[in-house]
Amino acid sequence: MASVKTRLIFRAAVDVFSERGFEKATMDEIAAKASVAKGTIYYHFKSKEDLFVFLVEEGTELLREKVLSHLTEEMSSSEKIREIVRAQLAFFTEYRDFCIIILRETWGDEARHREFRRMLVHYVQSIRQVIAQGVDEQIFSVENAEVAAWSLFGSTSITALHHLFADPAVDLLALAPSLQAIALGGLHAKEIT
Amino acid sequence: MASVKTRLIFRAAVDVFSERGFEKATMDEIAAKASVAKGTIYYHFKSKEDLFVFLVEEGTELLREKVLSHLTEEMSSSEKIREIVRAQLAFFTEYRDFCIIILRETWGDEARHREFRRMLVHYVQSIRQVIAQGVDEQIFSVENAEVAAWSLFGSTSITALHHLFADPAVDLLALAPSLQAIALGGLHAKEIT
Amino acid sequence: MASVKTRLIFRAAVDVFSERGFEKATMDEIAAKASVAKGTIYYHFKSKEDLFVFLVEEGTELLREKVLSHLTEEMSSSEKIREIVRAQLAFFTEYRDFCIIILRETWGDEARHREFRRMLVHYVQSIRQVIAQGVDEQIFSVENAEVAAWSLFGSTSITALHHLFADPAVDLLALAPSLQAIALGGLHAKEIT
Amino acid sequence: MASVKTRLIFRAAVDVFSERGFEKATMDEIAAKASVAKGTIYYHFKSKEDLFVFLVEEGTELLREKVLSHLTEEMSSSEKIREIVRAQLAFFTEYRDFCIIILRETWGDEARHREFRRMLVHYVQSIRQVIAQGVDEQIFSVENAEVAAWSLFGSTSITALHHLFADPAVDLLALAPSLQAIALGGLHAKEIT
DNA sequence: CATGAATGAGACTTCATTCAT
DNA sequence: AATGAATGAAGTCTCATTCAT
Repeated sequence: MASVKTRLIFRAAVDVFSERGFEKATMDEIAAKASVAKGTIYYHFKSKEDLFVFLVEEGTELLREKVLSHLTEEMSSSEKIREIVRAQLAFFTEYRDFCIIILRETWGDEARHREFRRMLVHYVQSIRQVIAQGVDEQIFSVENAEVAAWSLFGSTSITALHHLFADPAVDLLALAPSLQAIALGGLHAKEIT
Repeated sequence: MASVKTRLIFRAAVDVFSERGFEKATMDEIAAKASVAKGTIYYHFKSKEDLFVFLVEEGTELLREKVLSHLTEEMSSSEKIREIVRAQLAFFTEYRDFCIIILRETWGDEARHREFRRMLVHYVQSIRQVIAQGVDEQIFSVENAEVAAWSLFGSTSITALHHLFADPAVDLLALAPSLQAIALGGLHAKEIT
Repeated sequence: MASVKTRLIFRAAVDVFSERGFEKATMDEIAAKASVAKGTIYYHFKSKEDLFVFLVEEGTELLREKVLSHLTEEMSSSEKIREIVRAQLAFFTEYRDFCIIILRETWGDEARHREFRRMLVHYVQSIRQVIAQGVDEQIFSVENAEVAAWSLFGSTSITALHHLFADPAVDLLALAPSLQAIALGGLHAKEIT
Repeated sequence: MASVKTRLIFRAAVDVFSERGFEKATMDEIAAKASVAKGTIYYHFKSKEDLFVFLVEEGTELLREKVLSHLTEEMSSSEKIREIVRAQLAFFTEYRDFCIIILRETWGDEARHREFRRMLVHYVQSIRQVIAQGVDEQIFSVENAEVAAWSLFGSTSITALHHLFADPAVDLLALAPSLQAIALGGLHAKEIT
């Protein structure tokens, strides 16, 4: 990812893949948007799939880093959960294209789908650990930490995605208080959070 | 939807679209799986997109009916939420292919994506009403019923989808207790539910 | 051409063939316009080509009859030529669809093209005889009566066709005086006619 | 029109379009005749229609140039008309395929037909000007120069086309004297020309 | 490193024709 | 006589990938 061209291609690819989806995206459009010749993409990436997987790995890893980097030892488990929700919304705001790609291209049986789920599972495991710790500390009381982790990821990302498409100008971070309250206290919420 | 062939095509299309996604699915494969000639599909449906939209409308409407049909006046708002979670998991078990199609093909800017989101918004609005009623009755305490509705839908469907791909033999209904508890009480849950 | 249905199909076919051309015309559209089922066309005509040839034969024969029927023994050769031009323009006005079909579908190497040219040659031969008689009577002085006949047909029909497309509301008969003068006297024309 | 492949495709297209007509011509046959892959045609031309329109524009423009290039200031109007007839027959001899395409594919309501008529109108306007000048100089006496121009074009091209199909080996230039005499003097012709 | 012309497999779609009713 | 559902061959066009320069 050193070369200037590589970066140009990377950015163009994120753009095009998120707008069109993997199948509908064309190497021609990516090349045009990156202002390089089509052959140049193939000099840097083995194939369309290769480019896509590379991009998705970078993106998911970045999501994981961004979200986890704000968690510190001093935080309570509840604070950690609030921070996870906030950081994920912040990431979706900054990299809204990744947000779309992530939820579009995860569910399927091709190699890239599996690769992608592997990355996502890795990310969700990190959330699971935070939840599991909260359970150990008897702050949380969920039976199944893994289900809770996927639930949290699903809740946050689908809500964000819906709002992105319903109103492209939406401020996702404004959703944070509601989503945090729901995550911690559910529909009964109230005083607890 | 009357004709025998139409039903054959419908079933085959659900199969192929869910396995391959809209773009990767081919009319050839649908025709083969339905045991009809390719031209026959075009006799009944205007285009690949038309077939897909028809299928998605039927599916989403069925989801809405299945989920709403079990809600009765006598239920408390909490019971209604539990039933929504249960019924949605039951639907995803019975029509797992629709579940995959729904989450794959909703996010995009083409006509079928918008059409599809329109259907989904309709379904989520139904959930929102149940939540809003609970808020009126001071059983629930969420600020934003719409966010809560999308959160519930995202939580349930992403969790279900993950488990379907992680373990095709999974019993989705076994997830119900955890998801219901999380929906109502969040991570703090415990005694409340 | 007895049956009611046959006539319905005939009229619809003229319509569609003239608007779309032979290749672009579809049996579906003809059937719809004739308000009969597609199979019904095949009950009355062997094939699309058969229908077309039948229609073209009827049309060309009608053109020939209409044009020749006004020629009488008493007319001078010049009057006959004027009448031919007038009658052809009148025919093109009344059956403008045939006019288009005739000039679109004559030039090619398929069976229907040859069949069609055979009909047209027959018609032009009739004009040739009128010209040849005028030459015998030393009223006309062209060397090659056949060339003169094709020239007359080409002059009248291309001019008519151009005006039909340039202005669909054109009154073709208004072109008669000019075309008659040109036919008889050429560009030098003047007093002779 | 620079690239070698482009020229190969161009020639093959003229061949196939003139033999089959626009609708019946296939990109497969054009590709085969040009000895290029089908995709190569689409690399150079946007569509079948695009290729056809390009070809027709080149052809009609060439016809116009060829015919007009022989007209000089010193010629009398009559000589100019004779030259127009001769040059058009010479063009039809050299590019007989264009001649066929021109008269087959001009009359219709699709984009390419209209584009084509626009080109043809441009050409015929050139003839009209020659005629109009002759009228100004009181050499010609036609009332309507435009009708005369279309008449001349129709006379020459339909006669040529008929002879090309009736006898592929015909020498079109042998028709020149007759057609010139008819153009200038009509059927009465004789001494005038 | 970079290019972009060329490729060909494969997709969607159309439509004349058939045939059981 | 008439119907219209069903067919499948055939056509246009797309696009990931290659390769000679």
